[in-house]
Amino acid sequence: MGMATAPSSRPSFPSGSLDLVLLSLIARQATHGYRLARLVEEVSDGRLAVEEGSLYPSLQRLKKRKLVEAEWQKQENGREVRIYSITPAGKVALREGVQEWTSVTGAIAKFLNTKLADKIEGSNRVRFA
Amino acid sequence: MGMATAPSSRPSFPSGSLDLVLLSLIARQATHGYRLARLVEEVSDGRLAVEEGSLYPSLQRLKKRKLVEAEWQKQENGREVRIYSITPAGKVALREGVQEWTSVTGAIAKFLNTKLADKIEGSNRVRFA
DNA sequence: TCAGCATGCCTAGTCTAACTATGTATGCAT
DNA sequence: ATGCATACATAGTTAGACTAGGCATGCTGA
Repeated sequence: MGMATAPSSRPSFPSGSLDLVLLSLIARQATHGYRLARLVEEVSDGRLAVEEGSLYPSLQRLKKRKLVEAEWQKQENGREVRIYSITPAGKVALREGVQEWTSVTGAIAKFLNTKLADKIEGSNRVRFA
Repeated sequence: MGMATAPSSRPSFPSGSLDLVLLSLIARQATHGYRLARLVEEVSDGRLAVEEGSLYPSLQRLKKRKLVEAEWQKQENGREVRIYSITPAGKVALREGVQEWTSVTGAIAKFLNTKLADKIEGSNRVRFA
């Protein structure tokens, strides 16, 4: 992310958020990896993209933690795909994960919000609105 | 961060956000590293904490990128501390960094928000409100 | 007095997550 | 049949947040 580092094309996921995003998509609908990648781009209006080298390892982590189950299924086109579905433990983890993510990013936003009281006067105490 | 991983005491910074948070604090008031660490805890009401092993490397990165300047100064207590202040380039990077961070976390929030339309019906198209 | 603690800075090494690059295979359209 | 989108996977790189130390100083209380 490194702040105006951006020589790379598109912004990436802050560390830790990818598992959560994928889990949330799977929670809405069981689906396969490749489609998850395209959903990420669609839903984010192209603001986010998952590389396959991030996608599949992430799905493996979720599976290893038993937050999702994977099952080979034959599609209508006759193609074999790996369908991921959320487990009960996954639903719990998702709820908790969203909670924590929201809390942390909320706290961070507090630092970054310059909306008001940007200027601080002579006091040696930094003030926040 | 890894979602309910949390055996460690307190939540940490999503990768990439620390530089931005520190830069935003320095932008409000030039100050030294140790105090930045305590400000982080104060301002976040204890929800965030920076370890010193993250803090000083982060400040070095900011310095290397010329987003901050460092200067040894003697405090009233007679103690020598390293005061960091933001540069013009730092202000630009801060603005852009906040912009990007907001965009990315906003996009992610779109995935995590289950506020409404959590249930998706039979369609093979995932819907988002 | 001097022991301990908070202050203050720093680095070496570990861990992990997101990445790049690559390899494989199949269905479909031209 | 040639290429392209689909679909899955792994090996290796990179980078950032961490753990675990080391060092030095000022103040406070027993």
